[in-house]
Amino acid sequence: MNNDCENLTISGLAKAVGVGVETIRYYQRRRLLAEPERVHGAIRRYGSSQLSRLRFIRTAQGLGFSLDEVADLLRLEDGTHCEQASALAEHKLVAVREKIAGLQTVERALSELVHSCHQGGDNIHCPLITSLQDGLRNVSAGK
Amino acid sequence: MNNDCENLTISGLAKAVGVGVETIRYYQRRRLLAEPERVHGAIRRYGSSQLSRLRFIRTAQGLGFSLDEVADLLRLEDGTHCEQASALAEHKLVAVREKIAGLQTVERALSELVHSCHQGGDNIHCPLITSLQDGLRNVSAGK
DNA sequence: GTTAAGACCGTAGGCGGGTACGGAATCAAG
DNA sequence: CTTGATTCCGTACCCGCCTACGGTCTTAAC
Repeated sequence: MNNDCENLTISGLAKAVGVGVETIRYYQRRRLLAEPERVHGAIRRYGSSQLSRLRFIRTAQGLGFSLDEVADLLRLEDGTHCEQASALAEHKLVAVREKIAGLQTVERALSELVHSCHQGGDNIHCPLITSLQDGLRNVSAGK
Repeated sequence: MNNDCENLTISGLAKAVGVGVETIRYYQRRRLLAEPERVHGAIRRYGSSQLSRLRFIRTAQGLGFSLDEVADLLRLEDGTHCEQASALAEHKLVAVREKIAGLQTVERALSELVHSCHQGGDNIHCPLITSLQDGLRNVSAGK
């Protein structure tokens, strides 16, 4: 097996970026990644451009972009559309901040509940259970 | 249609808690909610105990518990197992805090990127796109 | 030349939490 | 007694992101 980064097999590429082979094939099916020509014979070889594209995908995912959004970003890959790219990032930033704010509300509610359980006192009526039964303001299920 | 809260139809119950009818049926299938006896005829009626149980489920979900975890909590519904209940909540609190920390890392990275895009300067090579290509430390995709 | 690992490919399954469909039964109102 | 709204029930499907399976082809090593 050749590990020259200009001539990787699919599993070499997978290892280089830390993803599964099936994941790469999945990205190809979603057209995030091109399927390279088969050079001589029937096995595809991947070069550094595929490598950096795959890294691009993974980094963007790590920043919270969905694969559809990653596809949008990839269309701006030449770096000449900074406006559009940063607009996408700003939207994502807003979404991330909203998610954080929601989780912080949950965090406060949960830590108060845990705290009141540890207050002891009424151990026949667990305050946590009671609160769940009565419903907490600010906290109800929602996507 | 009867809206007496001791004698609700499924859609009355759904409206009272703000969920869909199908959601209630789904919870019944998952055994989070009992299917009440059919009183006279073939249509089930729901009382205040079902109502509070449903609220319990939704509040717990809002606190980040999965439906399996909600099932665990429901087993402690009599309030006499405060230790176990608060242990579940503590685990969830840890998980929520970890999620917040992860999102804060993302938030920082994203806001730096947006900021550097707005710095102007090199508008031929968008800093955001460049960073995605080169990969950010601390940020890679992962569940 | 043989063999075993790996690539290729299409399709199916799995998670979590629902949502939708469709036919039959039942109920409330007029 | 008819009509139209609900209910009941089983089953199938949705989302995003993979992961697995199974059969065939290619390739590298011996």
